[in-house]
Amino acid sequence: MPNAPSPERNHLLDALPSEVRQRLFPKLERVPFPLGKVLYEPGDAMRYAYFPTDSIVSLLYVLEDGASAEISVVGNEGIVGVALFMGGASTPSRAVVQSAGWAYRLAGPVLMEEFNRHGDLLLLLLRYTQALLTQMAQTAVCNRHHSIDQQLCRWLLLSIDRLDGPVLQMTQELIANMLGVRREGVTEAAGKLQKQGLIEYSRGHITVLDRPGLEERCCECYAVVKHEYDRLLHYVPSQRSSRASGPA
Amino acid sequence: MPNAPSPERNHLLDALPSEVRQRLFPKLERVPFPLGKVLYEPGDAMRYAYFPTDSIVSLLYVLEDGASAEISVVGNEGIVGVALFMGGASTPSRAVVQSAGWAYRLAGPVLMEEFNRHGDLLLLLLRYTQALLTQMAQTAVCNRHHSIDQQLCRWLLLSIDRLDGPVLQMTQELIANMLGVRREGVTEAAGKLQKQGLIEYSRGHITVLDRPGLEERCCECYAVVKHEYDRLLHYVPSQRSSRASGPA
DNA sequence: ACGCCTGTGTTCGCTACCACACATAGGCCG
DNA sequence: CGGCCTATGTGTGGTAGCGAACACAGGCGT
Repeated sequence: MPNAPSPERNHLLDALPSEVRQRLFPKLERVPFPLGKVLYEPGDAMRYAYFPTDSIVSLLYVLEDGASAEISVVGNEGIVGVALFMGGASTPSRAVVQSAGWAYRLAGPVLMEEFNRHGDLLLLLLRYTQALLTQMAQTAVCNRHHSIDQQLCRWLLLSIDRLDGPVLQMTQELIANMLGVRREGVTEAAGKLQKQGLIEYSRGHITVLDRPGLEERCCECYAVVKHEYDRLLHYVPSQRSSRASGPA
Repeated sequence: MPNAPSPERNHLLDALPSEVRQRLFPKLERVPFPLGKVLYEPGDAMRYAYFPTDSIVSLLYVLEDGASAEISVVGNEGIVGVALFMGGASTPSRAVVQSAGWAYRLAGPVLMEEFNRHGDLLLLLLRYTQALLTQMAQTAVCNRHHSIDQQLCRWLLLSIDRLDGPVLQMTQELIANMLGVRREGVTEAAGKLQKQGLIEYSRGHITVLDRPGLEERCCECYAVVKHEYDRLLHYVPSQRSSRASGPA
């Protein structure tokens, strides 16, 4: 990501013209996101939208029998709660904090008020939602055709893209839940990657040592998603105060 | 679907207030959708949006190695080309006619003109897009966890929901492409269903004989998607006070 | 220091699905 | 009517991932 890492920033908010940002800023609350926190359950009417800064949120679908799969992942590039402005107010999936950190919280009605001005925020959020669509689509294809090894690479890359450093606090068990596979499968895949010196892990901490190496071992799905995010939301880092140039 | 079957109707268009519909109607072109027609390729800038009436369109993702998987399916309940108004103009997937028929075509700029009025069309299309999101998410989960048998049931149900009758013109080979599995797998699954009297098929024609039976054998994914479509786009058949109903 | 819980490594048999190969059968067209 | 193409049926072996069981090891609390 060509953006300067900063634990207090969210790219969507950053991409707004300063006029809009200044209108929203007083309404934003900075809230902690502890690991495992559930932001909403299937069918819950959303009351807030969340803009993660240094945290990661998984949109997770849990089947009747308890099996689960990650539908998409949201970090400092996005917003949790698109159903608010898409008009549905809820979704059949669950949003859960996958990597602890912080986020900005915005009350639903406040978001809608700005959204209903039909200005830059609307355009930005719709483009973001299209990127989210792409991520979901690619997840579906990846689930169908690619090995656990490849999916693990994709997952690691998507995750560290949304963090400041190459370190994840994450057990293999949790990764297995996200990928919708067995923990043992993740152990095996992760073992291979470690043996090859691409990553290093121990008891809930994973460090990516060789990012290009991961990309090589990965299926095309990661690159497709990344390109689409870049295309739709090309991060112009903090061009604040210079008005509506850029993606708006 | 509580809507009267009609080969000339599209539910999205029907759901618009007559004022909007009358504005759009002169701009709509009725176009044929022959089986296999490609509406757009990955990365193509979309020039038209399409509202299928009695046809079905698959959003298909084709991997580098040629393997494919259906991401979602659009029939008379929806629109092909959401990227037009979402702001991306293109997607990484391909849209291909899966069941021959007809559709209404609307030039992109005309759609955008109405969309930019920020009225009923915008609200409707966003809600539809959220339903599409749900379908994609569910496809991802289904691909991860459910058997070919179950997925075939889901696929058949989603397809006949979008047609007037219980008959599909569709070979097992094509279904395999949609589901992203081998043709032989579909043969076996379809054979089971036929033995149980749920469907009947021969050389490219499939007839659903026992819809409730299919729903029973199906995974939960179908019901989740259907409920979400109903919730978001509850088809109030031409509620607009007996005006000129339908887009025609 | 001890025990305990959590996270990871490893094994076994099993099933669903795959890859490939080939057999049959319906229907269209000459 | 005969040939051919397309659609479907079947079989054989291989593999990825599953389910369950269990062994080990690091770190934490008391």
